Amino acid sequence: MPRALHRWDLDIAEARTVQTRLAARVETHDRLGQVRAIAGVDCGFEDDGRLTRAAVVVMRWPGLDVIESTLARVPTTFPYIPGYLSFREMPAILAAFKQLETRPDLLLCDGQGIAHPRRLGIACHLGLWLDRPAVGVGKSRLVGAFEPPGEEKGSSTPLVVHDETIGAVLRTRDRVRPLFVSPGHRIGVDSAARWVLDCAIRYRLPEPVHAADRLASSKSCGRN
DNA sequence: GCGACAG
DNA sequence: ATCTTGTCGC
Repeated sequence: MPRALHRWDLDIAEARTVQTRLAARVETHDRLGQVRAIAGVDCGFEDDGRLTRAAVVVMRWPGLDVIESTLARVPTTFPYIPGYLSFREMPAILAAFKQLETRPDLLLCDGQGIAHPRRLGIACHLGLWLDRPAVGVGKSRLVGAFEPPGEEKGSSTPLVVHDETIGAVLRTRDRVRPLFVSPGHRIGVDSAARWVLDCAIRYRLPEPVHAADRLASSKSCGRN
């Protein structure tokens, strides 16, 4: 990646420019190898948001048993602004990945992929940075129009923007609010939704993300 | 100018 | 995201 894109102390205008430049590099078609390790990524906060906690939990596929997990606590340097989430959470997430020994074959990130105003949600940003296939798993909508999917687990409807399908609104549990799945990098909409559904066993969120979610939000429980 | 708005 | 108990439903 270009040197200019390796900084995180940017203002909104600069961040916007970075997003537009990086969005051109996002691959929206399947380009995955054999998937043996899936990483779930999520962040939590402490001290009223002044500290960001990023968690990565890697699970084996198939089986979804935990292989490894890391947790990083980093000072927060960017405010939460819809559309600029990656600039707030990526520093901590990258710190968590540096502690990781495993090389995940697929990343499931809490947040959007290309279902973003400039097609660069956090899953795209992370997927590009680590050069890994990545999927955005959002718990709510940022952009796009959709029709509510059926009430049963597995049903989904397309998430559309300007006549183009950018993701899927997927029900991962019967009668529970659907997830907003979109490609992050090196994967298409259908495969992205497929992987999320295949990893959704016990909760609304796919196992790897659920585990990362719990690790990132648990206060003073466990050493790191 | 008025809403919408990932975590 | 986070502050927080009980409570309704499968």
